[in-house]
Amino acid sequence: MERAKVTSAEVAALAGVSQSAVSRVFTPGASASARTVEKVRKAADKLGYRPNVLARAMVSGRSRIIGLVVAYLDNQFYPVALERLSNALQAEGYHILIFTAPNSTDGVGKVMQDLMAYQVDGIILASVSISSDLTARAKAAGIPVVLFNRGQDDRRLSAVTSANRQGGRLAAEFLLAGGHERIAHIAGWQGASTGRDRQSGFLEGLAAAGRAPMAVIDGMYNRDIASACTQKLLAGGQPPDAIFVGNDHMAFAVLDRLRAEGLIPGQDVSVVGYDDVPLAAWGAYDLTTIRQPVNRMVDTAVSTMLAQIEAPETPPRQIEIAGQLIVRNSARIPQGWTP
Amino acid sequence: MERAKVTSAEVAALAGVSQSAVSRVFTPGASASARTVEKVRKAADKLGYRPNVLARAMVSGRSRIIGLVVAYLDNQFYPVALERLSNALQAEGYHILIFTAPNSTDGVGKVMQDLMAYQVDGIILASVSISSDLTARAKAAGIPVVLFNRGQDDRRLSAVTSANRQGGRLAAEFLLAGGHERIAHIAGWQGASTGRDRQSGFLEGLAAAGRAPMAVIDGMYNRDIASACTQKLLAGGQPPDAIFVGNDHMAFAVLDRLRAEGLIPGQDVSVVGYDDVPLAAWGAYDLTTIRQPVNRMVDTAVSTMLAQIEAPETPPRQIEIAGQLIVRNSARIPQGWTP
DNA sequence: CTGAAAGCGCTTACAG
DNA sequence: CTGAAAGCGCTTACAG
Repeated sequence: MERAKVTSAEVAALAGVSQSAVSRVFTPGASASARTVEKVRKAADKLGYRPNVLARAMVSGRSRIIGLVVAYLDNQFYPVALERLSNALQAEGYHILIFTAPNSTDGVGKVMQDLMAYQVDGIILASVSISSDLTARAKAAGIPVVLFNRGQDDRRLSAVTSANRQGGRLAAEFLLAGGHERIAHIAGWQGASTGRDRQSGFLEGLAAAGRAPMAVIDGMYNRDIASACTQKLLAGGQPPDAIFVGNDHMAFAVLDRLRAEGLIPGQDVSVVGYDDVPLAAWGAYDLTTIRQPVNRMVDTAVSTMLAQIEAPETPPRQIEIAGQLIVRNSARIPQGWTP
Repeated sequence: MERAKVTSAEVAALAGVSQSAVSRVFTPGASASARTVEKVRKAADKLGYRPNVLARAMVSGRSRIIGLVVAYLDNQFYPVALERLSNALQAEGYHILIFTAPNSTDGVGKVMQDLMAYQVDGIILASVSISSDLTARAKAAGIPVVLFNRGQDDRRLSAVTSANRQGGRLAAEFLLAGGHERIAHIAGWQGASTGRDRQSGFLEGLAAAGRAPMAVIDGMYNRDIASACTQKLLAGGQPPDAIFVGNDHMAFAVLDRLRAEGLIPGQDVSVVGYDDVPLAAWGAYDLTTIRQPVNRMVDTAVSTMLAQIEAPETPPRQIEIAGQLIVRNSARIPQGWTP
């Protein structure tokens, strides 16, 4: 027989032990005799008892809840990361309380307040930046914060990104090797470190070969803007023969626009994206792109978070994980190219 | 000055009032004089105080947490729903604790246990079914459960779906009007009500015109399987001239496969999907599909959930929301077609 | 309107 | 190993 909201006291009564004994049986590492454990487990099973996580959190100071702030769920990179994140955290006995945030500083501030009110053990900010004011506040409350896919100068914060600068360079080198003459860049949002780093790496890569881009435009990580940018690039007398796009999400819009204009990607115009979301491998896009190793990024974010929860004095870490060029058919493949 | 984990007692001390007074100021509807409110607010702001949601939950019996179980985050329908769900719930002062679940009954059972341990106020199951055993348990614990995008015979459960049967019919009628002769169906997973209902509606639609499908195969809501099914259909001596696919997620794989075989969708073979995820409108796919009104489905799920939380005796509701055919170019458009 | 006190369901020293 | 008791931070009758 199961009843609503069974408490440890009820289990204790049924098992004929004290309430503390019940608690100990459900507390890993606490001492209880085999006999007690058996009696308690039996009674608990019978009543369908499970310790109240909230009550436990009150006294232990650990809620086993991680707050996740996420902004761009329409970019496939984030659902994929979210799924892995949730699984990894669940495996460690944590769960994710989710907050969808407007990317304004204000919005994030409000959300952080909420997060703290829920006594989360840690906060992961995916594709969201944070003011140093908020950083200080989280620090004061003793709540570790990890930035995911966003870097930050502030060394008090942990951050996990891929090597965006190097990735931008890889893109430049690949397009250069392909013999492209007029290379444009539809950049990721310049308000985000990823957008800036990919762009500067790309420009460095071109500069190293004594070259310059024919155009650089901020695509704001927005499909419509990216599409309009493409349109504009094509409208000029001298259209580009290659476009490096700040992320895959925009690159798909660029490919759609090129085709709508009668151009064949990889033949008339080369396109290289960034992320390697699952969609990039699908036949309709077949996008050459720089892969962000999302699984390793997630695992690193989780272990960084856990380390700081378990040992609060653990210093914050800024970790960069190398990316990789994935060659498909949206961009001309240089003769005899070997990765 | 802000300090870690400020409590109502500290605010009370600073404001020169009792702890209860502080609590009342933060409890909507509780009585406090303007003078008290002012003193308390001032002290609270100074200390950066926010009531501890967990402590509040302990005594009030409301955690303001909704558990969400979700399984297929790679199908764009779900991230889109999740985002809307989170926003809608946030607006009502609730937050989502997320659980990614294997779709096995076992997995869901484990997850439900966890969910209850967190004292969630309600559970939303997205694309996940549930045994009547678990239903009973949630009922006993007084936790409302709402099925999202999955129906169930069990009338003790609330469920929100689109009119899948009718949608299947719409697809049949459209393909029939297009004059297709050999119509195949790569069905949604037959273990799910959506898959079954879409299929039976589709078959009904054909039967109403005295027609039968050339083939019906279970695509399991899986891209690889859908792709293989397509392959198999084409291999026969008489390939289909139209395929109705159980959801968009599989339909994209079908389109990719058709093109890989040199066939032009909408010309050589018509393809109709189900869902109308954002991707369906993108140039590369341009998929004719049955739209599930995800926003209305989410809003309905939320209001159903809230109604049951606020008035536990509210009877469960099974709600079906009408879908709509969205005509694009992946399927031949009948002469003089008007929706 | 306001304060003192009980109690939500637990964990964790503290004695034994 | 085990039980009685304190206490986590709140809300909510209960008096005044």
